[in-house]
Amino acid sequence: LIGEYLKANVPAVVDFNVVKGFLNLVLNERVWVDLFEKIYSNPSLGQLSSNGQKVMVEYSSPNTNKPLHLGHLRNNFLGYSVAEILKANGYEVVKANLVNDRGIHICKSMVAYRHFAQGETPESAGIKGDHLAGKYYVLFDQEYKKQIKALVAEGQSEEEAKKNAPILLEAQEMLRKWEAGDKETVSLWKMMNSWVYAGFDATYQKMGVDFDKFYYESDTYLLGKDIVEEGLAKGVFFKKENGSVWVDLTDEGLDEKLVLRGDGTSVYITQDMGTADLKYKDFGLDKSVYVVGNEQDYHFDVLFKIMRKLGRPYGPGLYHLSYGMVDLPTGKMKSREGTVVDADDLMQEMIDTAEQHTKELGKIEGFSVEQAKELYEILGLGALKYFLLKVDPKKRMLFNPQESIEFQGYTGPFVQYSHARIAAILRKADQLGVNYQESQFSGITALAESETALIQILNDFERKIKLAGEDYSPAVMAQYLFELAKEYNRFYAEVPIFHEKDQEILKFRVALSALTAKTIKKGMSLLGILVPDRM
RNA sequence: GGUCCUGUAGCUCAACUGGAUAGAGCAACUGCCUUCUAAGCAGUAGGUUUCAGGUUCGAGUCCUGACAGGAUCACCA
Repeated sequence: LIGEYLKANVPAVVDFNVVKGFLNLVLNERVWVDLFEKIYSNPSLGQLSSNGQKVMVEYSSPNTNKPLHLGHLRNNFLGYSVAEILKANGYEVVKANLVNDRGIHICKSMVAYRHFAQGETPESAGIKGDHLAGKYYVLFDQEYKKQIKALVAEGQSEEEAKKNAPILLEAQEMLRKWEAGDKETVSLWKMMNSWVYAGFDATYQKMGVDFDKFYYESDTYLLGKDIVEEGLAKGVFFKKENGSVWVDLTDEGLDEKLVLRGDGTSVYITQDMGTADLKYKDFGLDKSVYVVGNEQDYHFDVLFKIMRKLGRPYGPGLYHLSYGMVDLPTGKMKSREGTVVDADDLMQEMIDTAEQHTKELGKIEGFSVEQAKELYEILGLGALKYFLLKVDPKKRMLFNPQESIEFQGYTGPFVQYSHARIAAILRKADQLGVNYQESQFSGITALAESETALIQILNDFERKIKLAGEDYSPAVMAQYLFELAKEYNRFYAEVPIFHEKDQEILKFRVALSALTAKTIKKGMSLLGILVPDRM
């Protein structure tokens, strides 16, 4: 309403913020109540109308030789949340996962398994399949290092030894066999991958993320060679004497970049070109968002420039959502050095901490065992997701395992708590038969400052959804929800609800609470976070 | 060495894309549970926005340089 008033009455371009303070003085309660009723009666709160565009959000992209870690948590939560935010902005969204299920790193796990496992399975070992594969990946590395040491002792240089270690040669041989379709190798590969997928499924379920479409590199790694031919024909690529094919991006400020090896085999970017075409063929996308860490900025810069040079219709819609790494106080996570924070472990730790907090606060009476368990998951994962999403995705962030993730202040549980409080109020309203849904609030003549402030923030919800969508930033939504919850808590502390004698005002305050709860619930769902009715 | 990203309170992060007195949370300190959930609320203290210049009526934000941290620059993925 304020915006419309300004458009109609203020001729020049005026900064909204400058005018807002002035309006606060001038606007009477009538306007605030009207504004509230307008939002309150909107049945599609938080869902903008369709814009007719289709977008793919690709995230997760795990390697099938080891379990998911903290970095994957940020990636998955980000990707899932961005997908939800784009849906709310009126896009049709396809959530995709490009699984890296082939290559030398998987062969390493397979070789080590063959040497050391003695037929061990996830069932017999009692560990998840992805952790089992990870175990043998680590064993490979230990054995590899041992062999290098031995070779160096025999007089080889370190560099030679790294190339000649028998177990590495074995892994390379296994990759050749896999590519040739060797039966025994392929069947071992299938068996181990099936274990890993079972493990991933469990982790994804715990994380609360899902996918509409899986792509597997074992299916796509040969794609893209036809595009190389096309690029040569179009003069976008050129061939060197040894037969290797390159693209010249010096006019775009980049270098020359290889797109096909001299022996005619693919490199990383060859298959990414092919996969880009495949996605478009499958879905006819207007936009494609790649949620990938910023270490691959250069790669995607090159990829997108190539596809645009080739005149792909989807070229302008390609976007790399480049997020920063999660660092530990000791530096970067390295799987081989055992400094990785495991996704399953961390989630369980958060759930346990939630349980501990809840019990300390004595807030567990009246819960069944199942309900309590569900609550701990909602709170633990809510804290974790909020922690990872409240920071600007582009920035790298610090995670200190020594300091536990907070449950107080600017956190997920803070927002969840506000929702639970309101849910209690709504239960009481129902109990007392307060009919707040159908009320017209025309009788309201006085509003507390915290009430007008709350209405202002509620009015901002859709604007924030748009902003979060334009910036691909769940952090915008996380911040908004914190401010909303904070403002509600102030209202809650300062203004009585059921002790109010005027029935119209009482109903209005319940309705204001109900709208706040609805907004929190919807907003948190855009972050992939659930909200409890009691906590 | 080239390119890119980052540098804001003791710590972790904001600042609506160039606007008015740079805001939150944590940590510290002071109040508030005999009224709807204290995982909360109100308050105190904490800043030369890494440094030096420049553009502008106005700069944390834009430009140049320095310093510090990170990423990347494979016929790896």
